[in-house]
Amino acid sequence: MSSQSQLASEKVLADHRSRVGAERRTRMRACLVECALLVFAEHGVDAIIIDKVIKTAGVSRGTFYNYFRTDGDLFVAVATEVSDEILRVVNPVVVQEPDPAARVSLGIRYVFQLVKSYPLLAEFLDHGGQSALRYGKLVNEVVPRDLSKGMAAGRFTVRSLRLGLDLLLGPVLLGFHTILTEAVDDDYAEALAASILMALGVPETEARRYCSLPLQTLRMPVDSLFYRAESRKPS
Amino acid sequence: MSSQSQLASEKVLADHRSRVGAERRTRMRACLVECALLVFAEHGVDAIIIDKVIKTAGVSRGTFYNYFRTDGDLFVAVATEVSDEILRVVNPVVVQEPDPAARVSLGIRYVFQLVKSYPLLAEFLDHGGQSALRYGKLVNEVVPRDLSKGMAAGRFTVRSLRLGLDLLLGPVLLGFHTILTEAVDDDYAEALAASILMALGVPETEARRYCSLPLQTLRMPVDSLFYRAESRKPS
Amino acid sequence: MSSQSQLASEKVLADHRSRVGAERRTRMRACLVECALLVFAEHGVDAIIIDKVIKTAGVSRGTFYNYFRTDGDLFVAVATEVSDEILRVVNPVVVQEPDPAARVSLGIRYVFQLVKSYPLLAEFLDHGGQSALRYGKLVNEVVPRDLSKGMAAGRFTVRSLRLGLDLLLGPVLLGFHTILTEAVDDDYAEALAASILMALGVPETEARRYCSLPLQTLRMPVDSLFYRAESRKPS
Amino acid sequence: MSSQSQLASEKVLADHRSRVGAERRTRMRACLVECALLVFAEHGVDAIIIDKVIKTAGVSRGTFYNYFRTDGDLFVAVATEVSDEILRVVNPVVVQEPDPAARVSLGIRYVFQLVKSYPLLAEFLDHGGQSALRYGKLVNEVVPRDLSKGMAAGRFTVRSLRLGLDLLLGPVLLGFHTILTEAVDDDYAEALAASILMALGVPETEARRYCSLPLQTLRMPVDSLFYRAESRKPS
DNA sequence: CATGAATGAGGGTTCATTCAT
DNA sequence: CATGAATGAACCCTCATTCAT
Repeated sequence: MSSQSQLASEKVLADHRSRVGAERRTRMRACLVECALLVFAEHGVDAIIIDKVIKTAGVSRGTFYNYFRTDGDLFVAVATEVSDEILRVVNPVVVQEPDPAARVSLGIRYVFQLVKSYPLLAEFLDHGGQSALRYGKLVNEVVPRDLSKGMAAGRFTVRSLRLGLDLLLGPVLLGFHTILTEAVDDDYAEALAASILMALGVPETEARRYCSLPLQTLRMPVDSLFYRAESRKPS
Repeated sequence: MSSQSQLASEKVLADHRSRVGAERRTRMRACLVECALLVFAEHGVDAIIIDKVIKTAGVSRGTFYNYFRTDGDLFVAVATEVSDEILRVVNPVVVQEPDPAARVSLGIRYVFQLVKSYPLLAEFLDHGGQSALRYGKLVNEVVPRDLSKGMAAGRFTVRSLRLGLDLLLGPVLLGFHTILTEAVDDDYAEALAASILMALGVPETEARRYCSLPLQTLRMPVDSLFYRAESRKPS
Repeated sequence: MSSQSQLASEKVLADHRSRVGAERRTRMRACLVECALLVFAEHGVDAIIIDKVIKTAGVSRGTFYNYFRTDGDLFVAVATEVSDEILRVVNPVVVQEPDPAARVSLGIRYVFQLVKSYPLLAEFLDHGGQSALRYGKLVNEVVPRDLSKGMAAGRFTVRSLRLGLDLLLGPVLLGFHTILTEAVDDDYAEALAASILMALGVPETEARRYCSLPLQTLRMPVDSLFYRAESRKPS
Repeated sequence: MSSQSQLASEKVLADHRSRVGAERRTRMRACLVECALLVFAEHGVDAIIIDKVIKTAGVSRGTFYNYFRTDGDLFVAVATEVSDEILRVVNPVVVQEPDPAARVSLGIRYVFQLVKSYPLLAEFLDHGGQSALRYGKLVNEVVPRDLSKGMAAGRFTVRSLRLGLDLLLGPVLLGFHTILTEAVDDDYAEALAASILMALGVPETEARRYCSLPLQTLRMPVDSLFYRAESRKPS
């Protein structure tokens, strides 16, 4: 082999290595997030408990700290991904609706549908409380944008965005806990969504109409965080 | 001294002693609750941290365990007293109002008034989240009762009590965080209360009317938990 | 009343008082010992746990320390009284036997009879281990005397008193544990006693003969520690 | 370095690392056991007291819990190793003797020889009482087996294994205490062993003959627990 | 990069004993 | 004498984080 082609092949090799490395990094990180979700869903708010995460993932302590600086970072990562996964499924069907009021209604109802269908999601949101939804675009971008649009369009009479968010997220968060811990009617989520629209200023009849529109059945993609995590569960 | 009068005096002594003892016990317990409130307001949900409480109170570890079996017990005690203190001040003015919708509105607005006036209360409620209000009669008796009455009277169109509670408490809890951490208009609480009424089914104009009624300025009694705790703050 | 007779009557009164006082002291002390036995029988070696004793007795901490300087003192008191109670019942029937070998045999067998009949005694001895029998005359006077006599009389070929004690007490202590925790034949105690005699140098046939002599059924007097304690048990 | 040889060297490295790691782990564990033995020998039954152990070992609390789940686990580990060390030295010389009576006799006498030579062992057994010998094969396998054989061979007339164990272990345990705390003749152990044989049913002359056979002088190997622990003593 | 032993601050709880009233 | 609140030393256990290999 000539010296030149040797150099070239080294470059290729290096490229290949770094690409493989990057992939491995990504996979490892994903694995840790999945395991954290699992642990977090099972144990409480104050859990995460790195020990359990790394045991579930089958990696060493040191490895963990190669991917996350602190346990808080891990929590943020999980919460963000959870939020993004929800968005990934819910957003496509919601954005087709031009009316902000309809969007809000559908968004709430679809999220509740998911929570009912995916136990892991339910447990995470219930245990995590407020902070479980604080990260990611869902709460920080999408919902505020829809609220703003609705306010601009005069569909919502609520005066400030902040107030609108509190009126929307407050009941939703408590609602997660409610449907997980108490026996409620099947139409709980529907009624909750309607009431939230009313709080925002939508007339009752209209609010109830929006909220009785039929829903599709959404499914998380099989490569989603929830499936991946589920498949790691103690067989 | 005759044997008889001696016996008598012994009885008196015993009485006096037990009374003084009971008083001291009560004071000590109150002291611990105050310090716990302080600690809890400053540090987070998962705080309480017996160590800090006893250091603040200037008593020994053992003393703490003479009054509370576990740190959880202490938290419940604090949360309950906080709830009761709020009730003690707010209830008298609210109950004069026969209309459940008015009551709910006033209740919310007065609680926000207190939260704005008493920083300690604000911090406690903010840090404590849901659990900060889970104990005591306020959330477990008074609010449910008013909601039920309103539903029975047809003032609220909400279908279930549980839903009503979620619609009311959810925004209120987030609202506490909002007024503590963001600059909001003075009428935030007023608007929040109105929106909650709307969520419950009260027509907007009516809701806004209720919520613009003038409020008295409530003051915690000077012997209240909050004053006592405040006076213990690091000088 | 003349000054003189007044003095006299004061003396009488004082006498009376001090007598009553002494009685009360004795009763209180007895009460504490009973409760300690109860607590000790139920919980382990390292129990006693003054807290439980005073709660059982229904007296205050301070009172306890008026009767015993430390918890160790209390234990010694209990152990001593237990030993004395055993002696009080067993000794009268044993001393009628002039032969030291017979005495030792009967002593062991009667003690086992008591242990089987009085659960409290059994539990105390089992939990207390060695120290439960270290105090009182039984082990410190009576048994050594019988052993010495037997050695002097040539009935026992064992060379030293200490050795004889170890040979006797060792198996007896383990035997208590055995009969309390394992299913053993009814003749366990009998066989144990015979073997101990053999260890001391009594020929096997003779040893077995002694140990198959019929026993009376001993009963603790109704005013005994065990009855008194039993009657304090959580009804 | 070629990729291949790199992989190879990684493997070697990993191997080396895991071997070194395992060795270190073993040493640390041994260190903790040694220190526990020290602490336990000095203080009482209820000692162990993690605090003192880790201070003696010069390691952190956390380290302790990396090796033992609770303090009870540590005690079991110490007791087991002590038992095994005794067995390691005594068994080889005892098993050469086919006669169960001779084995029992030699076993007892050699153990006492060790107890006299190794103060740490003596203190451990004295303080630990029954539980000090409850673990490990010595009491749970070897001694029962020899007793059973002797019973089967008609050398022992004792009726049950349990009884035999009580007759053997009882005096031995008290004997440890005796030789540590009292001035006894040099032949105490010899006489004790003979008496135990007699208790088991061996005729006196025979028993004494066995027990006067000359003994070798056993030595713990220098890498034994006792040497290692001794060398850690407060210089 | 991976590993996992070691760390140690952080928290929790118990219980014998003292002492002012 | 009785009382019982207060004390504080003595223990126990967890878990996030570091670092040598």
